[in-house]
Amino acid sequence: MGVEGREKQKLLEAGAQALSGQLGQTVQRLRKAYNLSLSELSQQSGVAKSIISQIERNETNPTLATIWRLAQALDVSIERVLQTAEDEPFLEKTSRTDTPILLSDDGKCRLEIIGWIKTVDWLQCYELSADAGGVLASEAHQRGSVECLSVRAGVLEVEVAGVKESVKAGETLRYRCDRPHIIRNSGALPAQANMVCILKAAVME
Amino acid sequence: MGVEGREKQKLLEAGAQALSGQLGQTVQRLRKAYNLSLSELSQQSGVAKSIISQIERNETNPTLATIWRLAQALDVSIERVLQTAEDEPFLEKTSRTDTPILLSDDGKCRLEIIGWIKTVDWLQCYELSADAGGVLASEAHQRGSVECLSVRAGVLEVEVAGVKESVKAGETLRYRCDRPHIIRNSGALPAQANMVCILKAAVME
DNA sequence: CAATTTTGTTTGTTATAACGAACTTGTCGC
DNA sequence: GCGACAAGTTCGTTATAACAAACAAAATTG
Repeated sequence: MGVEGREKQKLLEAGAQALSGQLGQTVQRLRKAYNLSLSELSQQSGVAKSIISQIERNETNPTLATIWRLAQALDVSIERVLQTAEDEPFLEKTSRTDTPILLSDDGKCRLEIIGWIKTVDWLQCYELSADAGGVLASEAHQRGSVECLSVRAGVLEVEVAGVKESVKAGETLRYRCDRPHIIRNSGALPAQANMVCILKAAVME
Repeated sequence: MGVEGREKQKLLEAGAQALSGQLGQTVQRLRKAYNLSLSELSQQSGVAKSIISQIERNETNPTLATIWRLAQALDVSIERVLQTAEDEPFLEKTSRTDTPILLSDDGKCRLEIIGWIKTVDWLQCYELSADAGGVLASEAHQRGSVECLSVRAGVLEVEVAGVKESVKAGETLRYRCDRPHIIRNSGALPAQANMVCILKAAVME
């Protein structure tokens, strides 16, 4: 291994070290958010508290099983426990003019994005308005994603993988949206619905 | 540790085992997709080929650094290399009569529970209708929880920890709901809103 | 304030992850 | 078929992850 190889080795070590540092911070933040002591988290996860302490201080390179156990005990997916962190404001208001709008290709369906930017990677919320004849076709979302459509007015038809279902006002339909899916207003009247897209595979747990 | 504890231990072990099995399959699939031998991937990742072989056969519980190195060499994010396999498609419909309704103490606010029972521990969705003068007072939810209120009609006032904010139609307010909070319709007209309560402390990330 | 309890860190031991070398199996060319 | 080489697996050794217990510091209680 020459100079280049040693350089690469250092990068590999530094990258892994940074990731395990991030993991430690996340574990500690979540633990404190749940108001758990090391002992309590240890009991819930089956990981020794001395190891949790080491992880939080980035003094160890944990195994996959250990990470998984902690993620389970902290009620987050393993992807989430490995992700980066941020803080949030106390009250956050989005005005009408700041609310992003999406239109379907045929211009007959309107989506107001009411979901929170902070959770957009795993939770997306919309208000859907569909004129008669409107069609909203979507590509597959993340693997394992599930969409919830609660109709408030009119009738909407949902088609996923060739399976169709009609949803009337007052009804809610849930379906896998990790493949192409289509929402149609094939009724004579406009339709209104709330749509929540839960993107994470963790939802299947 | 009693029977229950041993049961949990088995689940923890099985869960971690399943995940490392999945990892092994993904590593092998990607390696072959790139037409790499174990030796070549070993050189690129700095992980011994015998270890890569073990991982692919799910015969070891790899450390985070090892997983990270492999993910780097295979040009995928660590989340991707840990992703779970696909499950069966489904459509699940909840009718109007099956949609649970909650009323506020004063009887002037009505909550339809449109959220999915499966995610109720960390994600709750409601349709809120509030008559003029209606008050919906709630106790604190889980630490770190955030509520999103998107008003569709009328005006609602939200009070959290003494801080008040008015939300008009077309606006969305987000606030910490891990302390007592009150939603009031102090206007002259009925109000309508969609309410999403994200219970997980993970939202803090 | 002192005593007790809780919380996080340190320490010594055990189990195992990761390593490199040797071995086995599979493939290819002659 | 044989020899050479590539690819994957096994094996013995080393380093370290994970454990439980002991310890120190911080927090709580009366």
